[in-house]
Amino acid sequence: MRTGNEEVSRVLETVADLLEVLGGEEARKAAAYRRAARSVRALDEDVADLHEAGRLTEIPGVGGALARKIGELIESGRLAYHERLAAEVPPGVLDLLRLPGVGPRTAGLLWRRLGVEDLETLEEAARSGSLRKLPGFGPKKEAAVLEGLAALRRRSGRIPLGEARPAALALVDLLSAVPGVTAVSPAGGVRRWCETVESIDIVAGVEEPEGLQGPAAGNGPGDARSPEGAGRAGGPGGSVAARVAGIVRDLPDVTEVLQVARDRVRASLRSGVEVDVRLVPARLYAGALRHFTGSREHNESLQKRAASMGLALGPEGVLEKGGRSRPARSEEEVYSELGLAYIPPELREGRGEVEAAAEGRLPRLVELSDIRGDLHVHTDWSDGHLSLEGLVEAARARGYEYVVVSDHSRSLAVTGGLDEERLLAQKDAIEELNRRLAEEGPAEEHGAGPFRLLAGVEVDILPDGRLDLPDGVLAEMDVVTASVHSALRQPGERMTERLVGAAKNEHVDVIGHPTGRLLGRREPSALDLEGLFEVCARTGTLLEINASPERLDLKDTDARLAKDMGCRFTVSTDAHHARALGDMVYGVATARRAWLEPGDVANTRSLADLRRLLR
DNA sequence: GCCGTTTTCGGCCCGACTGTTTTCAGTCG
Repeated sequence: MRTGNEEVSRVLETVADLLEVLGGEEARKAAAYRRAARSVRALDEDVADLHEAGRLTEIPGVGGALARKIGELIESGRLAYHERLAAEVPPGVLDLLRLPGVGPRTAGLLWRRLGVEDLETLEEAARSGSLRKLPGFGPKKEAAVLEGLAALRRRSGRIPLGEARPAALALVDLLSAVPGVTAVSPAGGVRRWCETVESIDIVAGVEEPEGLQGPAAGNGPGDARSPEGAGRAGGPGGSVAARVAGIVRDLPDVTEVLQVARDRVRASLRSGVEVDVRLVPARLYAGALRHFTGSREHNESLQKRAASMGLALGPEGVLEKGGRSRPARSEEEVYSELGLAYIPPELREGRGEVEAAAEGRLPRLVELSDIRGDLHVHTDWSDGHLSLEGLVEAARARGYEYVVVSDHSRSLAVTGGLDEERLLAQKDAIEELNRRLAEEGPAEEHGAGPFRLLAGVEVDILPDGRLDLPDGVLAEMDVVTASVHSALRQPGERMTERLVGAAKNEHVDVIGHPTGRLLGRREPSALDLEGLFEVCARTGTLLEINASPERLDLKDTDARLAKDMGCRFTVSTDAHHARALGDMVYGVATARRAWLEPGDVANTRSLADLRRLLR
């Protein structure tokens, strides 16, 4: 497995953190490492390919020294410089950075002055009152630290889908190449596209060697509450598990690969997340996949329904009462035998989907192929890495009909946000590019007309509630998204006023990432969401489902509530480079978890229909 | 450690907010 861009980027970022925690002269270098880390993350090419071609120094912010270090990392998977720095700092000190308001400087100070080595010792220091004796600390910071620790504990043991899913897919790839493995899939939270998961679950079907086949029923299959009962690799007894253990013994390849794969996945993840690979005999695969995918609530609903029909439901499939039964050949079959329409994994949460399936009123969920354009993308006019031309190319490659350029506005200075003048200049550039595209003729993918770049903006909602650009300019734009990027911790009332004020502005089409949360890193702003939804439903202002796996904002349950209140949505990536356009899958999955249909999502529309909606 | 010249060192995306200060450091976006 090659060292990927993400991993290189993460090591460089960690080096930067360590340098700043250690302080002193070397800390100056940190900014250089961070810049390089960002560049590598934004690369569309594989950093390993660049290394092979000797082109690493073409990456902005990478000179000779960093090129050598990145090369070392790619070739050996390790970086001696990183290991040397890490050895100087207790490992728990870097965990302190996960607290809002604690940066590397503060972490270094806590460690050197108070001997704080990890989150636990920090909590002790906060509770004993020794924290506020530190320069720059007072009662408020102490309270913020304790609150941050509490928030961290609430989400401990869970990792964001954006980390879990790639790890799960890598594991699936490894396993599917093993002889004897007939089918393999993620299950559990990853398959349901939960925003965070506490374990990575994989189900793999394994060929049964001669002589081991036997009836599946009557063996006391595990129930939904204790999935371990059904043949978790290397797990405890039970006859299904025992049979699996027998198979595994005959297939040393599998156990070996499993061990390697599991270690690798664990190592690639920050926290000690569980990785459970369930090996099942091939003919039990479909039933097991169903069993290990649904939430406990979903599985319990199914079991209740089975019981009410005089049936039982186990990991193999639907069983006739007291009798044996053949294992399910597909998930569809299980649902059908229970008199239910097929329930897609994203809905298997125990939120009314079983009842809906029974009554034939499951939604026709929006799909990735319904999406005709991305309404929130950044370019190199602000902090994105794509040129306008590059954006067109990347969006066309995804089969889109249109894409909205929505760069930041002036107040977000660090992003090079656009003022009125530059925004209008960008609009001219977009129109010029559209003229050229029109001459080229219709985009082949759809034939409905030439690909169109739309002129938009992500205008900042300022701390006082005003928008960062005058109405006159906003009126000129095709699509205006209004978002909060500063003062995210204002009291709920003020935050709500800011967002409601923006939603009421006639030029604002979309409220971007409404709660401002960052999964695993930043809590959502205090906000009266229902109040906001009410206004959006009335004014027709769209709510964004930000597809970046760091955000997923709105989240599934909030979006479902908003839909029930009459709101409509956009699903957009907020991409800052070409690869991030691919995050759309996360946004669509979140929309599906919110029970959204194509009609609920503005960017499933043709350009003409979209324009009509926005008017 | 990078970069871009002022070619061999000195600056380093920028402004606001926060909690702490009594003039500012650190964090954040």
